[in-house]
Amino acid sequence: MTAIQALRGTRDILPDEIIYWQHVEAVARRILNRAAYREIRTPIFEQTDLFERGIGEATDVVSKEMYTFKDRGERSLTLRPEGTAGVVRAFIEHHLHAQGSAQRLWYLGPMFRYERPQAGRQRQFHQIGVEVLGSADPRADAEVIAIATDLLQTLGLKTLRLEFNSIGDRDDRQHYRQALVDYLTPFKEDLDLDSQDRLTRNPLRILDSKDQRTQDILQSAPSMLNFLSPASQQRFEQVQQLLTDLGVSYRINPRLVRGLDYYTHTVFEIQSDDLGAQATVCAGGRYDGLVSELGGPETPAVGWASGIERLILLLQQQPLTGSALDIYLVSRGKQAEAQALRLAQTLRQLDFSVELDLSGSAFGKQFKRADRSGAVLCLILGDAEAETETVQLKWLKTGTQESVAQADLVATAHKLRQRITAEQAAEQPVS
RNA sequence: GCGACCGUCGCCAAGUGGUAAGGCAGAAGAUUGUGGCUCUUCUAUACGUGGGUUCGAUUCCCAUCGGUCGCCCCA
Repeated sequence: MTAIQALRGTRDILPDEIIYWQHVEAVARRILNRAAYREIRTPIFEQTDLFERGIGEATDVVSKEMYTFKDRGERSLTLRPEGTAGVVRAFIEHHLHAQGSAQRLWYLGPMFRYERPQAGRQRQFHQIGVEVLGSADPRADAEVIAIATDLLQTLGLKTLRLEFNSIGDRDDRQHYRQALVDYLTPFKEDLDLDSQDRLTRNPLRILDSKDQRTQDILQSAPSMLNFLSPASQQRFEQVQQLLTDLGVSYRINPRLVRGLDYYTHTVFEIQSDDLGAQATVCAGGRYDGLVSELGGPETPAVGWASGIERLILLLQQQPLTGSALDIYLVSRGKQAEAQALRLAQTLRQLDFSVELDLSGSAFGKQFKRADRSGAVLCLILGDAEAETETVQLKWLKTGTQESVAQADLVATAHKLRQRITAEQAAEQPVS
């Protein structure tokens, strides 16, 4: 019988790795909360229609990467491939626009895309994202980007690049698209095959083709930046100015386009050189047309999403110290073992982290495990201690040992706390 | 979806067409209530799975599943 294994492109996150997840989540919560963003949780599956309309039917994500299936009521459902569409749907459905000016929201959760897995890319992956709904102010664009860089910096990630561009409004893009097609059509035979296909389907995406010959041809192609209307141009400059004021460094990349149809004006990506082909760690932009496209009121919006697996891939290049166990409790003998269980529970209620050895094996073996557990203090309960209701405190760092009445230990818990904290600080200078 | 490489114990890893080294981790003991060192012993009827070739395959071939890298695309 062959054991069942996790499906392709999915994986288990085991206890040894979870510390990175908890760290990312804790840092994200802190940063988003202090910027007055509020968490929203939306369903993992939605009507297929939502994504087709929201993301764009011609995009790769929708046309070939969605997990779409029929439920028992013959409804077409899709596991969400990204977070924005669901958030916007909820925003409209619950009339959040009526709650005041801009809604600042964030989310965190699994997304699903049917793709060939490779490093930094899975079929079930996790994103953390923010959306500001209801503000057209360029400061919203700048704020959202600054929060992203703040998050990444606080996580300790270095050598990241912020690429930034404006793709204008719909009219700007329409004009530019035409100009680009006009320019490229004579060269059609010389473009790589994918780009030839994109010439009719999605010409803007030719801009970030990795084919050298295509890139050569693009050298003298018209630039998006020359097709921005005066208003779009002004807005682009304002956001740049604000980013500079905030001390956020960026690089303008006129070739930066995004794969989802809903973007307007500001688009950006934050990339790392340490991730191989999947370099983008955070990406987003403005999407002024999406809310109305999905049946809501005309609502300007801006946001981004970041791939948690990719963040963690980068974080793991620098080790993170684990949360230390306070106490390892060893015991031997019927009465002692029963007391030990109770003592462990009491100490936990006093907020110590306590691991109880359940093996019942020789003390020597139990000490060995105590040592490896990373605990700073070992409590020992044997027949002698059980008889007198005392407990031996053995400080694993120094080997010093003392006997204390169990009742006293509990009564003076704050002193114990102080001493444990001091020991832990001494052995772990880095946090 | 396309191309390439890879798949031997929980982890790392050697190896050969003739029947599976080693290291780490784990368990037991040296040490009947005191750890981090040391020593001893144990831990793969089996080399992702299924077929085929062969007297015989973990080693060759095919398929399949999975991983990695690149393309596509994206977080």
